[in-house]
Amino acid sequence: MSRPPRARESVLDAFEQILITRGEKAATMDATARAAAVSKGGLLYHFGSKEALEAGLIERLVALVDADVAEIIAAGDAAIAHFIRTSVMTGAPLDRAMLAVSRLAQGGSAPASAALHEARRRWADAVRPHVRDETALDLVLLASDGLYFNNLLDPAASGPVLRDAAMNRLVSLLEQLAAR
Amino acid sequence: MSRPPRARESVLDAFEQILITRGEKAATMDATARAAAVSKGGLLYHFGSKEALEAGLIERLVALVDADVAEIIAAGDAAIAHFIRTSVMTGAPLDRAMLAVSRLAQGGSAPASAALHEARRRWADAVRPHVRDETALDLVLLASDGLYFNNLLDPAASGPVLRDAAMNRLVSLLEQLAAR
DNA sequence: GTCTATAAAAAGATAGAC
DNA sequence: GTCTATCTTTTTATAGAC
Repeated sequence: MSRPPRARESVLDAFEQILITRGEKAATMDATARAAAVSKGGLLYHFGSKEALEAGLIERLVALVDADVAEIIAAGDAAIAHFIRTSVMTGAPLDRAMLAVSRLAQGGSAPASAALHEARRRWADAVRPHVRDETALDLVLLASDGLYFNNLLDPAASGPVLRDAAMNRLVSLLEQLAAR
Repeated sequence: MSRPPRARESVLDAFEQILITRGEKAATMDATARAAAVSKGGLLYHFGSKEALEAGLIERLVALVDADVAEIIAAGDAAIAHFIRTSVMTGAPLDRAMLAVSRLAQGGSAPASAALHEARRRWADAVRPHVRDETALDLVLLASDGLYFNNLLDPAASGPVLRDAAMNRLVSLLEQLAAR
C-alpha cells in the first residue's frame, strides 16, 4: 500500500479545490501550482502533464467510490438511506472528488466520463437488492443524481438544496416506495 | 418583437454547440467564430466581449424557460408528465440552452447560476399545485435535475439515461406518488 | 457589418541549475 | 525533488481597412 508523497497529495487537493470553486478553465497547472505552494516545475515532477494530473484525480475518485459502495452493502436495510445521504455530504472527500471529476468530464475528458459511468453502475448494483423494481431503482438513482446536480451548479451555495428535515422526509418517501 | 439578426443567432448557435459538445474551455471566441463561419471581428461586432456572448445565451435560455413554464401551466393535470418529459428532450432548444448555460455556471459565471436558480424556482411554482406536499415536490424536481445531470455528463451518449418504456413507468410512478 | 492584422496576456510544456 | 527561465501556442481584445 504505497503511501503517496505529501506534496503530490497537496497538488491534487489544490487541483480539486480550484475545479470545484472556479471551474475547469481556471484549473490550470499554473494556478494549481500556486495554490499548492509549489513551483510549476515541482508540480511537473509529480504529474508530467495535465492529463496525468487529471488521471491522478480520477484515481482518487475511484478509491473513494470503492469505499462508499462497500459501506452501502454493509448498511443492509439502510442501504437506500446511506446512498442518498452520501450523495449530498457537502465537503466530504467523495463529494469533492465527484464534483471535480464531473467538471473534467464536462471539459471533454473521456477517462473522467468513463469513471463516472462506472461509479453510477456500481451504485446501481449496490442499491438494486433493496428496491422493488427497476423503476424504483431509476427514481432512487435520479434523486441522487439530482442532489449532485444541485451541488454541481452551485457548490458555493449557502447550504444543500434540502435542509435536514426535508432530507429526512425525502429518504422516508424513497424507502417507502422502494420497499419490496 | 425585434427579430434578431441571422448572423447573431448563428454565433449563438455555434457557441451553444461548442459548450455542449466540447465544454467551457473549448468555447473560445475564436472557435465560436470559426464554427459560425464569421471572422473574429464579425463576432465582436455582435457581441463586444466574451461576457456579452454569455449574456446572449442566458437571455435565450430565459425566453425558452418562459415558454416551457407556460406550457406546464397549460398542461393542467398532465403538468408533472410534461415537466419530467421536457427535462430530457435531448436536442430540443430548451435542453440545449440548459446544458450550455449549466456549463457556463460551472465556469463561475454568476449570471448563469442566477438564471438557472430562477428557472428552477419557476418550475417549482408551476408544479407545486399538482403535488400532495413539499416532499413530493422535492422528489419530482430532483428527478428532473437527475435527468439533466445525466445529460450534462454525457451529451454525446448513445441515448437518454432512460429508454421510452422506462420513462413512461417513471412518469407513472411520480404521478401516483404526487397525487393529492 | 464584416474583414485582416496585431497586441498583450496566459496556457502547457521543456531545459537545466541546485 | 524542487526551482527558475524560456519556448510555443492560444486567448481575449483593439485598430483600422473595406
